[in-house]
Amino acid sequence: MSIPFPGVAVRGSKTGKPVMALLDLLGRTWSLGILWNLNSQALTFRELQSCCEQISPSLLNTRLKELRALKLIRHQGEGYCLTELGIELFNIIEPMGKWSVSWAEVVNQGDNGGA
Amino acid sequence: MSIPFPGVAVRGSKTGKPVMALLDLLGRTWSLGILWNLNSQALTFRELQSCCEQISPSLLNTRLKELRALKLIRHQGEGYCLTELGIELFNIIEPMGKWSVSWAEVVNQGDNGGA
DNA sequence: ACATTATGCTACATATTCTGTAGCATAAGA
DNA sequence: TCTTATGCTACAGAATATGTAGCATAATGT
Repeated sequence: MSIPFPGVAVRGSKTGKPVMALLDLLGRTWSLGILWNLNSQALTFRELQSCCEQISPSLLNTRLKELRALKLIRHQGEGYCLTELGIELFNIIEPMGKWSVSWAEVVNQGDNGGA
Repeated sequence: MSIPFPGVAVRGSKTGKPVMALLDLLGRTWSLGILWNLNSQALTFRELQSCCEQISPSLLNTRLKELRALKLIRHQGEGYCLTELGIELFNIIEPMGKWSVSWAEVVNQGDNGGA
């Protein structure tokens, strides 16, 4: 699949609206997980592999290429880390951490969803 | 794939941490797009199909089942709409709309990514 | 009553994407 | 030189998504 550059047609939208490129990117397996794990710490390729259980090296590399092309992460001496843009995006999704806890309470209240 | 209930092991995490269930859910094709399109308006099944170009009815139905089980959307007379939890989650991701515009500028600055 | 239209949804073959494992090339340390 | 680590490629098999057809139900019209 091609990299969802903002400004071009992506899965779900032919308009080129930037937010659609972003939703396409974040909707790909592991994109969000990689951003989440790179918060506040640089990780090597192999450390990322262990953080994201089950991700295959080929797919990890594909995602890393996409995220690098879209300037959300970069590769330095210590490993992969968020760029300034990546930090901004992380700050947007960061509240999900807290929110998901109250969400879990409601979801597991009505029917016991396995927890 | 099973529904990522918070509290149980999901793709990427065996800990049951709610945020990991959320990242798994949102990382599935079209989840974010459906939530985004349901903002501020109820849509019927077929309207959602046209909003999300290319989504197949079988996959749309799968995603709708997941989102309903996780109490983010519900089905009423007028069609599908966000629940209170769904609105809360939308409010978290809503800033992506504005942010993605400045992101697009930076990305298309360095190299002209097709725009 | 009967056709027409719309809605929510299922079925299923094909196409695309992801996983899992093996392994290579390079660099640093012992 | 031998070991260890890193970033990454290759590729077969498994899982997931697309695209098209079509069904059952309900509302609307005549």
